[in-house]
Amino acid sequence: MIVNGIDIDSIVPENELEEEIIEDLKAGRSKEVVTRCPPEPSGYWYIGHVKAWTINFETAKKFGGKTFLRMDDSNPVKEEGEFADSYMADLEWLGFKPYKFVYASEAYFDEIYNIAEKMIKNGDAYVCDLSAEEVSACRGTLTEPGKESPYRNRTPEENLKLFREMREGKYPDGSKTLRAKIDMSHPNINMRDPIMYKIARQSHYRVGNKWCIWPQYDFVHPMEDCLEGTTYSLCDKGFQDHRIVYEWFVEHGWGKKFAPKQREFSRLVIENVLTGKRHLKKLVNEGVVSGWDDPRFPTLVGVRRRGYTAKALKDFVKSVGWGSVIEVTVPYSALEYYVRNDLNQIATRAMVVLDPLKVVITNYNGDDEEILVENNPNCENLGTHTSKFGKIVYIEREDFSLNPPPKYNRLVEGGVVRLKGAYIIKCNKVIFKKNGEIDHLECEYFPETKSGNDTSGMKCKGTIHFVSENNFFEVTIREFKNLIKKEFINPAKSLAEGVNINEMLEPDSLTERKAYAENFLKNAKVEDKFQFIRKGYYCLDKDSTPDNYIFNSTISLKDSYKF
RNA sequence: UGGGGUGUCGCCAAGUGGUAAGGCACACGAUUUUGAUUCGUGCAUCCGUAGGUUCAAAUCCUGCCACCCCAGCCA
Repeated sequence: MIVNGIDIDSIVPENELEEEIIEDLKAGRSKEVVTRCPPEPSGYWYIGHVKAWTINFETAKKFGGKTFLRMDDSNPVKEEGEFADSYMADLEWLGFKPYKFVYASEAYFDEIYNIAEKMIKNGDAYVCDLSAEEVSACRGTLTEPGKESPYRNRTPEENLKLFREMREGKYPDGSKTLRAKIDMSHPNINMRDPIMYKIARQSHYRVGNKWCIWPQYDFVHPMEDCLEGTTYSLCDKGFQDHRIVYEWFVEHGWGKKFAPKQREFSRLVIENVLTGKRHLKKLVNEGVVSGWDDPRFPTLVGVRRRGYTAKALKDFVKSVGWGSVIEVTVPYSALEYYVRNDLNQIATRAMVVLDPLKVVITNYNGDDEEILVENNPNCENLGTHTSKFGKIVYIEREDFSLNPPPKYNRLVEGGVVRLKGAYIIKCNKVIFKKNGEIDHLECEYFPETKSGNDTSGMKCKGTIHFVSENNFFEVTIREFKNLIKKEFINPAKSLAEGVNINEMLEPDSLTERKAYAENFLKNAKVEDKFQFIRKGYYCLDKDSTPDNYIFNSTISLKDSYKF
């Protein structure tokens, strides 16, 4: 069976939803797969959003369907245009292309208002004069049924008149609501006559003062889905209890044979990561971080600046799967695996010495010579770049030891080591400063050991990276630790338990240092990704200037050597 | 004491009556001019628990236990 060019029979379902979609398609219950990405434009996206968007976009794509990007902007007090604008860029970065971009407030509110009138006429909705407190008091509790509103049995005519007057602005904010007439004693609290419209005079970022009544989520969301032709409304399991309401509104508000289905996936939580607009905003305002795109933040703009890739994020969320519980918590290392995995494929290798130790090659004379460094050993067609070797080079201080621990296969007194891409050298003498520190090393090199055509037969255990005195420039390196101390695995929970956020913050989550980078890196552009050989992955930060290249440490390489 | 969910290795997670996939993490080995990558090997006699049905159960039935979510005119 072919749907939109996709052979449905060849699709291997990867979760229950996909099995259901195949059944629906085959049974003709839906003609294609339409999903939607419905952010409320009220804050930055986190890694968790990637899961929601990946599921919505990729499920549709798998079946040849389409996905709408719809601003779920029915609450004028929380929403701002700048967020809506940023989402297009975020989505593009993630590699998702919406079929269409709409603001629900502009595209659907008129029609949704008409649906409300229709429901009133059908006796499915009524205008209620109870105050917010009274509504709450009448809702009952988890174990006790609610009480019916005294306004519940107004006639459709009266309700319609009142509702129109609400829209015209005859009543003050909060004085009336439109409510669905469902069942005040329903065991599911969400079914106890949910609010459909509230009155609030508040300018909206898109529709200004066009409305003084605003539709509420339980009503507006399913109606938007219907109007858009959504076939599967995929949301997180926090909405599981609302499915029954969703279905009620689809039946009573839309009523057609076609019915979108709400299905829910687990929320994704990462250990040790703080989310929550309120908390992060505090850190921004107090200057704990540099902004919403601080590389330590779990926002999309943050991790992007840190050097994480869209592919890594998507592979990660896919590895976690659909989920069966409300919230799935995975260790940070699970994410890091995918970050390293992708970066390993795409990052250009370069040599950078973070903590330089000077080495004089006593038997080398003359000009520097060029050496070749592979851009990526896993991918030969990424080629090589030129670096240099000469009389004076710098190696990593920790790559030399006066008292080497067991199995230390770097440079020691009288020992040999290979300089990556160049020659094997032997340390003959250690020169000390007056204060006892090592000033520099005197080494000899073996001309016949040149990388690529080593004819010496010499063996050495280790290879270390280096830069030549005539081929480096000083750069700034920013290194990050998790913002939250390790012991706070679930920061949100700790916060809820009353732990002060300042107690949870890692004191030195950002450190800056200088490093010697090979000149090749002068070509770097903002966001370019590199692997500094034997150290880790880095990317050029947007704060860089021609005089000061700043590299963010994305993540270190794995290191199985234990001292 | 209501409703909605969930219980399979430290963390995710397949499994839908035929004798416990896979990934992360971890541990060893091999290869390696990155102690990276790659590649091997190991890692649940057992599926919350107690019974029952069956030749056969993580999968079916019954009871029990545990954990999560829900009482915004937020989404």
